[in-house]
Parts: sequence; structure tokens; C-alpha cells
Amino acid sequence: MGKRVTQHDVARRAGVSRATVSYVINDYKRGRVAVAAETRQRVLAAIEELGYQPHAGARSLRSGLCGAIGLLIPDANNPHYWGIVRGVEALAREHARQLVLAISGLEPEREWQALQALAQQRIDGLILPLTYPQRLANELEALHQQGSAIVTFGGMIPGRDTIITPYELGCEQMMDYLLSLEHRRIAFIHGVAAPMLGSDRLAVYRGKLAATGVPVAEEWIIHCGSTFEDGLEAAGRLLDLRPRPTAILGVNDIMALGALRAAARQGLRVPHDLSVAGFDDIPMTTYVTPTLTTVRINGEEMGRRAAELLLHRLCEPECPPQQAYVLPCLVIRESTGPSPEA
Amino acid sequence: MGKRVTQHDVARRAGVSRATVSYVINDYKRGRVAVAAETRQRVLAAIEELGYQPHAGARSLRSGLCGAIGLLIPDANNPHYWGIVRGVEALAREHARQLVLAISGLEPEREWQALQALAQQRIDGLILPLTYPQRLANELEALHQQGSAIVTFGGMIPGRDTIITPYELGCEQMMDYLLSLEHRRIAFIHGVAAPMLGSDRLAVYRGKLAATGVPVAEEWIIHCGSTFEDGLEAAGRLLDLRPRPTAILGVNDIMALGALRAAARQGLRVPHDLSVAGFDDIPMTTYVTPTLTTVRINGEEMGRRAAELLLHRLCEPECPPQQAYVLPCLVIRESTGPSPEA
DNA sequence: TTGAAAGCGGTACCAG
DNA sequence: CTGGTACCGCTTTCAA
Repeated sequence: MGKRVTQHDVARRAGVSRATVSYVINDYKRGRVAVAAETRQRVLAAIEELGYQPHAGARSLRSGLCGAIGLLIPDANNPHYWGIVRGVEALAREHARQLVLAISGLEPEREWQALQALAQQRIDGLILPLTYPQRLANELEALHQQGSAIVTFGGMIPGRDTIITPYELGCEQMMDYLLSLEHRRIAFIHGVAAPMLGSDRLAVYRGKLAATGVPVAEEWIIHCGSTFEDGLEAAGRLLDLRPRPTAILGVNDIMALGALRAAARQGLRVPHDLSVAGFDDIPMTTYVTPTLTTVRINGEEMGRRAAELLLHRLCEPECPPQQAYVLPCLVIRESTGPSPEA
Repeated sequence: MGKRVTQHDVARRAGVSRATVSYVINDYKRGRVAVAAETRQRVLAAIEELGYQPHAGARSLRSGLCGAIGLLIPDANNPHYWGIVRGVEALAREHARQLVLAISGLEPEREWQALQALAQQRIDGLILPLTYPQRLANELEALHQQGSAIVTFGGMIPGRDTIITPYELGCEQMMDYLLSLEHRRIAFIHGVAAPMLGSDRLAVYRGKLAATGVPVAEEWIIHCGSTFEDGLEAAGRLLDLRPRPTAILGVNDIMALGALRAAARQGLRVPHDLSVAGFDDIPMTTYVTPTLTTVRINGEEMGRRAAELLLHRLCEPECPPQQAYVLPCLVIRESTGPSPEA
């Protein structure tokens, strides 16, 4: 358990001062401090021989930046969020930053911990879902005053950096598509961890049905939890209705997969007897039979864009607030077809 | 963008010295430095009023510990690894540590970056998959000499902390089960990102067949990549063989899901015409129809145990190397049944 | 019970 | 072009 090799050791070994070592390491970037080629070689050699690694903590103490970015996701069970993680991780790595991941489970305590990490400079910036806009409003405001970099998704704070995912547009496309297939008894599984999640889709669902002159039966809308089992159970109830819905739209793909499974259990053929569709386009939509029609919201792209916004904000703290859109896109696969009553 | 509130500010506000503030914050833990109740109140009040947050970098500079643990996973597409992430995240959070996540894609460069983070004290310890034991051997050895905490999984370094997942045992159970169902033409999809991954299962597969007196036909074993599509394609080829295999065993659940989908495409009924099984028990094994028989290797538990080992090592650097076992368990669901030729 | 002060490892200014 | 040095914010002896 040898002691840590410090800049000091390198300096002595190379016969120069610590300052010079610092210059070499930082490649005379900011100021135009130049180092003689010969000196630089000696220093680099010493670094190599001693296996010197600069101490991140010490660096962050001086620079005020620690080289890590935080990402908070609400739910580790929905693969959609894993797409976001992948995107952020990829961009962080490309920019030689660390990714600090936290999973909130929508618990205020855990969300607060993530903000703490920002306040303590454990991370240079934070990407977080804004599920309850007012919940952390004060803390977020305080951090912003301090100049902390924050990017939100799934909700926005006016005047801050945000990733916008207009699910409404996607839901409009989806509803138009289902209606064009002559579906009229369309059920909706609103399976979410927090009531306002997915309310964008629910509103469009209601609006589109109304605009088509279809009265919305409240029993076609099931509010339930966000797990697959919740979706399965909800779909089971929907399929027991008479007359039975001809299509089930899930608030996300997990719910739709639950509906697919429920249909199989009841011996219904999809899409012949029932159409099923969801939102997000998680990978497993293509693993199942039939493959699932859905609205793609590219999680990985969300992650990349969010990280871009964050890194940009760190470079240019004063630049005006940015928004980035990740647009939905209808992906038609095997689980939807003409209404059996068409 | 107000300046950062430092310990100094708190000290002035409370009319005490910086040392006293430090004592209060650290709750006179190690040494038995006691602080008068009245002084402590004043300090706490000042902290509250000013919204003081200790600077993590400065702390780590002094203490040598930064309060973050690293986790490297090979592949962000296999949900099995998400289970590990969840487990590590949960334990890290319970112990007020940050989780730094890196995804290697099995690229040496990225694995090396994770080790760098350790060397630079950005993380206090690292949990990593040991896919190629000799690849990073030197670096790992060097870090160990320095007293870095490292826990491996999916492979071990003698004398180091490790999570052991005896897939062989699980594969034995699985093969015994399939053989007991009278399956003899059992195919194996070895779909992995690196050849030695899953070789444990392949060896047992061969051994069990041989022990049963079934000659292993090499065309029953397909080596392919690790994506679902690879598995799908491999299964398609297997199902084109005549005589057709009566069972397909995937090296993991992703491959098995590919086989399930391939079977559906060819109009084969599972398990009536074909049995399918995998390893890991990822959540989506229960989302599909039929649900998938598999061998459970609890990823979340792996993560928790790994994090426990790591945190323990950080407390007791000199304690003897620990191993923790996460045992496999056969989970029989709907995708397996008697051989059609039984 | 509290305060003064010496670092922890780097960075960046200023002088030479 | 290089060296000396004053910090960055916090912890931890050692004295008072």
C-alpha cells in the first residue's frame, strides 16, 4: 500500500518545480504558458515512470469543477429510462466526464439527495425528470441562483434548459391511426407511478375520441400502477367488459405488453380480435409476438441531447436557456390492425 | 450567482472558529471532541440560515475518500446488468454514497477509463466484470498495491473480493430438467459479446449430453453475437435443421426470447412443438407468451452483495479476501414441456 | 470546550 | 521558459 504519487514527486524526479508539472499536464491551455520541449519530455517521462495520476479532489477544489455529471431517473424498471442512461453515459464518456446515476423511485427524499450532490459539488450539473414541478421548486431555484447547471426532462421550468418530448403529437398520430382502422371502442391504460405522468396522452385520447363523436366511457380508462403486473391486471379488466374494446392503448409500452399478455391469456388473437399499442418504443417491443405498434420517443437521443445541453451550459453559463425537442414517431408493427367490427 | 458559502462564513456567523464548525458537522465522531450544546445550536442555526453545504472535493482532499463507488457493466442492452445496477445503487444510497456508472461495451479503452477514475480518487472503489482476466491484470494489480478497493464479478482474481455466480450449477439443473422431459435434440445458442462468456454453460451442456449418451452435433451449437437479433437469426437456423431440435437453450434470456420469436414466426407452438429456456430471469421473461423457463441469477442481489463487499473493504482494508455466492435457481414457466417425441 | 495553524494535492499568478 | 508561492475548503492535531 504505497503512498500516493503526487505532483511533488514528479517534480523532484524530473528536476523541475510543481508548477511546471502542472503546465505540462494541462498542456499550457488557458494562458499561453509554454514549456520547453526537452523539459516537457522529462516531465512526461517522470509521470510515466512513477505512474502519476492527478488527484481529482484536489483539482476540483481549485477549479470548482469535478468532471462528473449527475442523472436522476424516476424508475429503474422501465427500459425507456435506460435509453436515457445510455445516451447520457455515452456523451459523458466522449467528453471524459463521469456519470453519477441516481434512481429516485419518485421519492422526494431521494430526489433531494441528488440535488445535494449538486450543492456539494460532487457533480457539475444534473439532469433530472421534473415530475412534480413545484415539489423541488425552491431548491432548484436556489441552486440556479448559485449558478448550478440543471437540465430537466418530462416537464419544464420556464427559462431553464429542457428536453421536450411532445407526447401529445405522438398520441395524436396514434389516435388518428387507430381511428382510421375503424376502432371506436378504444380503451386506455393509464398505468403510471404519479398521476400527472402521462396525462398529456390521456388528454389527447379523450380529445380525439370526442372530436370523432365517440362518447368516452369512463370504464375504458383504467388508472393503475406502473408495473407490468398492474398493466396485466388492468387489461384483464378491460377485456372482461361487454362490449369488449377493440383496441387498447397503453400509456407506455410496459402497459401495452401487459395488454398483449392479457389478450393471450384470454385466447384473443392480436391484432385480429384486438389491437394493442403503446408509447416509447422500448427494445422489447420487437421481442414479443406479435411485435408491438408504438410511438417512438428515443430515450437514448433524449439522454444525448440532455447531456449536450448540460455540457454546453457548463461552458457558457450565461447563454440563454435552451430547449431541445425529441420528436415522437409512429411505428406500426404487428399488434394493430383493422377493427374486427369494420 | 452568489459565491459559495464556506465553513468560514458559518464560523463567523456563529461566532466560533472553523474547527468548531467541523466538529459539529462531523458530530465529534472519531476523536471524542465534545462541543457545548449551546455552541452546537448556534452553529447548526448558522448552517441552516446560510444554507451551507460542505465541499465534497475539499473533503476528499483531506480524507482521501470521496464517497462515491464505481460500477462498470459490460453491456447496457441486457437487463440482467440493470439488475446489478439497481442493487448497487440501492446499497450505495443507503450508505449515502454516490454511484458512478460506466458502460464498457467490453472495450478495453473504456474499462481502462474506469480504472483511471479509481486511480484519480474519483471513486473510492470499483465493482467490475472480469471478462478477460488477463487483460487488465497489471493495472488491477497496481491499483491493489495502492490499496484500492475492487470487487469483481463474472470472473475472479485469486485473493480478491469477488461475487461468484455458479452458472454451471444452474445449467446442470436446467439440463437435468430438459433431459427428464425426454428432450434429446437440445440446441444451444451461444450468443455472447466475448467468446469466453457463457463457456461455463456450454461446457455443462456438452457434458450433460455426453453423460446421457447423446452425441453432440456441432450444428446444434450456434455461436453468435449478443443482441436479440443475433439470437433470432441463430434460432431461425436451428429451426431449419432436420431433424429439428426439440428444445433450444439460450446462453441467456435474450437468446431464449429470440428463439421464442423465431418459433412463433415459423408457426411452431411452444412448448408443444418446441421447448425454449434461458438464463438470468430478466423481468421480461414473464412479459412474453408463453412465459419463459429460465435459471434465475438474481442481478439485484449480485449488485447488493458486491456493494456490501466493497463498502466492507473500505472500512476494513486489511480484512481477508471475501467471496459471496449468488446461487442459481431453476424457474419453470410455460415455455418448456415434454419432448414432442416422448 | 474552543481556537490556531499545518497541511491534503493542484493551479495560476507574478517574478526572474 | 521556469520557479516561488498564495490560495481552494476542510480536517485534525496541539495548545490554551
